[in-house]
Amino acid sequence: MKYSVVIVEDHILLSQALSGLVDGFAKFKILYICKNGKELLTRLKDPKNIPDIVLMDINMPIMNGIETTAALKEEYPQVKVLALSVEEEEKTILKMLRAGAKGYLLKDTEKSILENALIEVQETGFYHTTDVTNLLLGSLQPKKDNTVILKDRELEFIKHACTEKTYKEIAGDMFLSPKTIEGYRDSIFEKLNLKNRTGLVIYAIKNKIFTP
Amino acid sequence: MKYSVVIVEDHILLSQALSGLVDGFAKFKILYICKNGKELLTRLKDPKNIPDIVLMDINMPIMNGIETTAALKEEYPQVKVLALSVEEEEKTILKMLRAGAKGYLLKDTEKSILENALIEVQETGFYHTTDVTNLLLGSLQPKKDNTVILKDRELEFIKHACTEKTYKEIAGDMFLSPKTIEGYRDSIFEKLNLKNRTGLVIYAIKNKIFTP
DNA sequence: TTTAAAAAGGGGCTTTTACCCCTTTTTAGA
DNA sequence: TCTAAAAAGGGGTAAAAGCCCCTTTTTAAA
Repeated sequence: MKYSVVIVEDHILLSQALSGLVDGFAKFKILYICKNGKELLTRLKDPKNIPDIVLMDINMPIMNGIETTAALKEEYPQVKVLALSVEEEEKTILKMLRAGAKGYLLKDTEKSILENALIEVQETGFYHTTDVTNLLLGSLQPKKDNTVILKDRELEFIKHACTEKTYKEIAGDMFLSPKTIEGYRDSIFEKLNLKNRTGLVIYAIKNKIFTP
Repeated sequence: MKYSVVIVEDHILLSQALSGLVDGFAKFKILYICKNGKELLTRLKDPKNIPDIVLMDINMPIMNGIETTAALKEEYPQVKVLALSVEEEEKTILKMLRAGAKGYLLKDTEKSILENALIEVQETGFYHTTDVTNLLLGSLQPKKDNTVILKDRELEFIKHACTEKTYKEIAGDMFLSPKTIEGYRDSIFEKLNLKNRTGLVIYAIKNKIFTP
């Protein structure tokens, strides 16, 4: 009996190609393919559709890999998630692992490593490359706490600040007094150690609050 | 006799998966796989390594798809290039086609479309989805000329403007008078139709003058 | 129900930006 | 070599941004 695998990946060509790859592995077979997290959750409502492993991409429209993995952990904890992404950013990887992924593979790996990862995840419950292991160890270190919490209203303001609008105009758009907006700005500058609006725009883009 | 295909793609997993896919097609076989354009050019020096078609990714380190396609067109014009990318931006697609690609496929397509594209490219010399065809037609239209030419010194200034520095500080760094810097700013705002520095920062990032 | 703190709004001030219009110097083309 | 451009520099001004310190209102928690 082969273990069943579901692929969740928005690029159809890649998912179909991967599907062929996995079907070629001795111990695994593809159950079906989804284009995003929402589709997966819908499919899983039928118990016949619950696989052993989900091969999950992170960057997807509609419902991304992190949200989907978290939802999966809630409702179907027995399903093992193996993350598969081009994303090498530490934060993203940690988010995915915290959401409950059992392993993290970069798309830039050999197929034999994929097969190995699937076997490990199925049989021992987890798989990590040395890269990711080192990252995990690093994340346990003292670590300067730069997890600044920005409130919803502040995030909304930041998006407006990434346009050519003046603060007065932003105030109008957000139905707030210009002075309130200036208050947001000042406290954000303080929290994030910024000097001016240019710095804020760069911060917003780096942290994906705003996408140009 | 099957037609030979070479895959040039930096993500090994995708290239291996694609390889399996193409080998499954009746009329095609994979000759070998390369991780970037440079590797391909090295390999091609041996005449046995010259394929009928190259499946080329655009975003690659070391030597990207556009450069590689241009080089290929120079030295091996008989080799047909089929571009394969996630990039949907009009400019990029046009650049690739101008470099000599015979077709452009988004990674978000069915494998049957890939097979079809390979057949078309091999037998008729080109293949384009309706999307790309429309784009081509659009690019022939009157077209508002937005190819603004920015001088080297201006580009340098823009990079500085994407920091928290004041114009006075930028002037210091560029060994120019603050008034000259303001002159740069004013003429750039004029040319690019911008209202303020925030707009300039967004423009710079969108156009890859500055990468955050 | 009291209380503390967060959110919203404001006054007054300095610096920086942005936008005029103008001169001198440098560069390159006819 | 002349000449017409860019490039570089400048003065003045109004608006916007940034930075204090302060009050009122709302929210949540004890």
